[in-house]
Amino acid sequence: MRSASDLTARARVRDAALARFGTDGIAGTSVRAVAADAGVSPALVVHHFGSKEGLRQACDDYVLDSIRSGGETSIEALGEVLQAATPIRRYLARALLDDTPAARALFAEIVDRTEAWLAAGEQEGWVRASADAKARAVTYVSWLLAPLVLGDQVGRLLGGDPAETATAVRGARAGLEMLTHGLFADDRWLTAFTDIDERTRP
Amino acid sequence: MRSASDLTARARVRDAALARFGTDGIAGTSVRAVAADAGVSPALVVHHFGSKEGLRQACDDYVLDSIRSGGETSIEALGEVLQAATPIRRYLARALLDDTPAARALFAEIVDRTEAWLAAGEQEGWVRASADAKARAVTYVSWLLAPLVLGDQVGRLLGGDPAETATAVRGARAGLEMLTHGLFADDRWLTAFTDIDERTRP
DNA sequence: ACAAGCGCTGAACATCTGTTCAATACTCTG
DNA sequence: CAGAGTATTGAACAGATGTTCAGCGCTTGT
Repeated sequence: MRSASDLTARARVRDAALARFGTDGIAGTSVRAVAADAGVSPALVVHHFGSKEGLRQACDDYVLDSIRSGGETSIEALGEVLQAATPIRRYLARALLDDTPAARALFAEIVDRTEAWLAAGEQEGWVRASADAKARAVTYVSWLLAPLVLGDQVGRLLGGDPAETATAVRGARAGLEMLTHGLFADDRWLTAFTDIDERTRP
Repeated sequence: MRSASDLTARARVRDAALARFGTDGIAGTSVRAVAADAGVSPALVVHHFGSKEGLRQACDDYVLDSIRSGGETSIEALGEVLQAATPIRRYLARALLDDTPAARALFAEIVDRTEAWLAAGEQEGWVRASADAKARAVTYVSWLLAPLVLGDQVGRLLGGDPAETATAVRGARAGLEMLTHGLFADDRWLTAFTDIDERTRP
């Protein structure tokens, strides 16, 4: 872990903004608060990032880079990376809700990667066939992101800091259990919904 | 559907606040904007709700009532109810992120109901056994809520308004497919995570 | 009919917001 | 060492924000 005082003022401001934006939301965070957290004047924030909007974009870019630089990590590992980097996770959740361009791009990108990953697994035989591959990929990604977005709620009920590895793993394991053996032992819900689906989407 | 002009000013303000809070976030919404949407003066908002915080609490209460009054609906139906009531859904997502007391209570309540529901299903034989019932319930609920919270993103990629029934059903069906037949055809991921879990939680 | 009370408003308030600007300290390059 | 350029600041401004308050019109119980 790098110590805060080692960073340039610019980086300190960006980190402070990331944390504040994630905790209080973007609209709920004032430039002055970010500046105070970083130990600089409000004017410096504007000097470096042009405006509050510019600061938000810098956060977007930083988060995108942080996640993309994970690069070759598997989708599952990506979950762990996010879990470890709590401020980034919080910020990402806000950005996803605020429908930031970066968040939009990121979500689409993850879905694409996932769809390809699942398709490969399907050919290799360790992923089951699906009636609607796209919908499955989207749903799977939203499930993957859910504990991150709802981290506070999930963590509280699982009795631990959601950033703590143990808690995260516990949730992930429960999820994998459902994804491997299934949750429901028979088709009652699935057939019901398949009927509805075919009726509303002919 | 009730028409807006039939409602009392108080109700109109509450509805406007619900919509605005959900779309722009609570911090990002001004009392003046809510008042304008409701066609009243800012002073009236304060007159009825005391303060902006009071208005937010009124929204919390309203959402809680709306969902609870669903009462005997199954958990799955609850998803549809939420999907139909878009403003409430959006507001709920924000509240969940902002960690509102009401949202906190609601999440815990849904998890409790779900855990009981799954336990019953387990005894009746249509739900599989789990190694960690609590974690499974929490994860399942977070999955159920995920498309609601990430509705914008999911909806865009599934090519339709996420509030539209067809889109929602399509996602739900894909989810049920995974929950019934499973996603993974073998144990490779599950055993890997079970190992990690046992190592980090001895 | 009349007072009481409620719904509702416009104008005003102090405060906080994002942003600007001139000026100072600092750090390199020549 | 001189000077250019960058980092940084305090003070200031215009606008937005949450909230207050005296007063208006309207219903309603007596």
